[in-house]
Amino acid sequence: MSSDRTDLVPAAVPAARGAHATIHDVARVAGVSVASVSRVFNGRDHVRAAMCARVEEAAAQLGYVPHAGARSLSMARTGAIGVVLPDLHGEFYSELLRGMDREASMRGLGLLLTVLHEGRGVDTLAGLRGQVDGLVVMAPELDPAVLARHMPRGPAAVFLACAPQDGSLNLRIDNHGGAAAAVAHLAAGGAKRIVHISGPGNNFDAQERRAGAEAAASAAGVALSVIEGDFHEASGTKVGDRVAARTLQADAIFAANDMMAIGALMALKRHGIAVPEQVAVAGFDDIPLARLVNPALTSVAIDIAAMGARAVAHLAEQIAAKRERPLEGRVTTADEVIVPHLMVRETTRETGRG
Amino acid sequence: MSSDRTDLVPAAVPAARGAHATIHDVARVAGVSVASVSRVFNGRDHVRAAMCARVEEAAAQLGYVPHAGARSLSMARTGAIGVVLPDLHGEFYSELLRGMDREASMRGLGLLLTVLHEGRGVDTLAGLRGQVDGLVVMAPELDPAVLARHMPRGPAAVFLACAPQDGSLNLRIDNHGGAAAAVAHLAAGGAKRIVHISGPGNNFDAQERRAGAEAAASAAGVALSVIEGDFHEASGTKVGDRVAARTLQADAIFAANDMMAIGALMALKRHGIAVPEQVAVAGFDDIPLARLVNPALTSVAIDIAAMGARAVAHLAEQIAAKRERPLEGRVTTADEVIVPHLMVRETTRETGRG
DNA sequence: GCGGTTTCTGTAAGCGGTTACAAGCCCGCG
DNA sequence: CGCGGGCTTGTAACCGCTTACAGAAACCGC
Repeated sequence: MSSDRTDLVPAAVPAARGAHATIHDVARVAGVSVASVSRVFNGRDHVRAAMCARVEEAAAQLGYVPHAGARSLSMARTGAIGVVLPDLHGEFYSELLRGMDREASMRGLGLLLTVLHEGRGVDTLAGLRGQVDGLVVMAPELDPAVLARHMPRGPAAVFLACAPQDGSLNLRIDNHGGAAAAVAHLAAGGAKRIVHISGPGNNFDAQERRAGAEAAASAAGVALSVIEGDFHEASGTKVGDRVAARTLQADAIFAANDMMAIGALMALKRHGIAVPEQVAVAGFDDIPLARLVNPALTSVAIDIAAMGARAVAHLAEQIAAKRERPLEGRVTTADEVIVPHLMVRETTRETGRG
Repeated sequence: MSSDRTDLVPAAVPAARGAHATIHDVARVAGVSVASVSRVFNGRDHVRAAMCARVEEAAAQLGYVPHAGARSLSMARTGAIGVVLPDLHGEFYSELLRGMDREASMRGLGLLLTVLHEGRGVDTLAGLRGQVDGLVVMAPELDPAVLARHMPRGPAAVFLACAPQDGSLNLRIDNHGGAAAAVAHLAAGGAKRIVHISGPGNNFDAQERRAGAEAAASAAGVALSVIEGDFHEASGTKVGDRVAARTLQADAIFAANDMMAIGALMALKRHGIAVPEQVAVAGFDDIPLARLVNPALTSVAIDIAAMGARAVAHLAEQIAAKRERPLEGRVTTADEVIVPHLMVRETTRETGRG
């Protein structure tokens, strides 16, 4: 439109306070085309210094900042990755997010958080299309088939600690091995009757941990009874109470996560049961809190933050690969297994009944 | 383009695996215009049932899901809010995010996380324009002027627990009152020489808490010395060590947050100092961990999750208001103050030196 | 059966950018 | 001085969706 050249005086129309200047405003004020403004801002192509300066001045004057949404639409790249988590309870997710953020911000990516509350939310997954470049999904309680059905087609995806998805990269925790190590350790310390507080039955990690615990117990020839918990402190408390009341015979408790272990630990202490002398306790995850409780909790340690970082790193690489050769479908890389290690602390030290 | 009507047979072009169908594909397959498809999907306007069915069938067949980015561009509404946090360390932010998510997901909003690492990141704030409808900003260590300069103009904003910004809604914690209550409580318990482990000097909350502590100490006529910490456990440990070594005379420690208090507590215990008999300890925030350490930590409790939820709620309302009357600039509502309450636990109980 | 409504539906102009393509400029060289 | 070619720059066509507007169709009573 060279029609309204009435404004040799730029007439800067920075729009009423509140609205933002667009690339067109900048172009008009600088007296150049929008393409040039775009070029200046994307720093590529050959732009003459003089124009560069003019544009930058105009932009500064108008307080122009590119509109991320518009840019992502035309570039087919949002610069954000979606993080899908089952819940936000406890330190585990705090650590996980911290690791993800570390990696993402290093790569200039944003994190769009989506929480799957109690089954709700799966259907919002598909709606992420066009809002993120990729997805890190952690949904240990979701049926893999249901999950697959709801995944948006476009974005790349990495699955974290849940039932493996075909054709995608899965980052798994060696739950079986970790749990087995913990139970073997308890048995070596003299435990004869171990109670395992498992996670919810529909939780993938919980299933694997339980299986690992059972395998190790039978290998060591010790008794193992399982009580299903929900990963929250309260279910640990309940078991601790029962053990203290002798309603449940046990000289060791292995919980499928730390919060339940801590619940049990606190309950035992409240009832005057000596830990680890009378009952040993071990957990899983090694959240920062584990070493702060008293006595400090033995736990199967996974570097949660590192795991989050890896997931993001893998995803970022997958996104980049896809960008280079968009033809091929999802890049199927070998799954990666995170190997935990047993962190022995006071709740299992010197059980002294061997 | 009615040029390529070669396809009376729909010829469905769902695009190669990986790419997503667009609204045009659906329109073509259903034999209607894109406007109609859009109407069907947005459920408004008058659409005849027959067409509705045709469109839905076509969409299902193609696995069509609207492109969130494109939609947000044309509607000038992203459905996401940006959450700007100083760091992701510890349980505080985990709780905060949990509360924010609760409120946001209830309102159908996504959370785009942005962390301001060590000063870096402020400049990315403006880039959020067009990616979010509003911002919840928590930046207690940032100069308010710097912050104001970097805020994107478009989105609404709520400031959380940081130096108040003019013309925006600020959600503040009564740091002064909370700290004063803690110190008064320590004094009432018999403390004569209190050490306050403050937060970083450039942190707004830290400054207020320190001032509150000092005011209460002088009101109660007890000595208060301040040692600057960094909100991490280690700075508490250091102070605990010094107190235990009598390098620092104190019969009570008040830390500006719980992690430092816990650090001090652990250090004291390690050195065999009886808490609270020899030295009482109190913290601030009342993170979930506070009641789990041994002895359980007295703390100035703020309902962190609720605070996050309120911030999001306020922001959502502001966004809605803005949408109704876009003319007026930022809606300036009265600031809201969150009043903490003292949660007395074992680390200050029965000091017995009154 | 017809004008006047009312109810659908399609066309096309955005939203705010990017970018292929072509036109314009400037330069040196023959 | 004219011309070819390399830099710059502008034009306009997208990206995928919404929506104002106008045209088409259906419905009404007479």
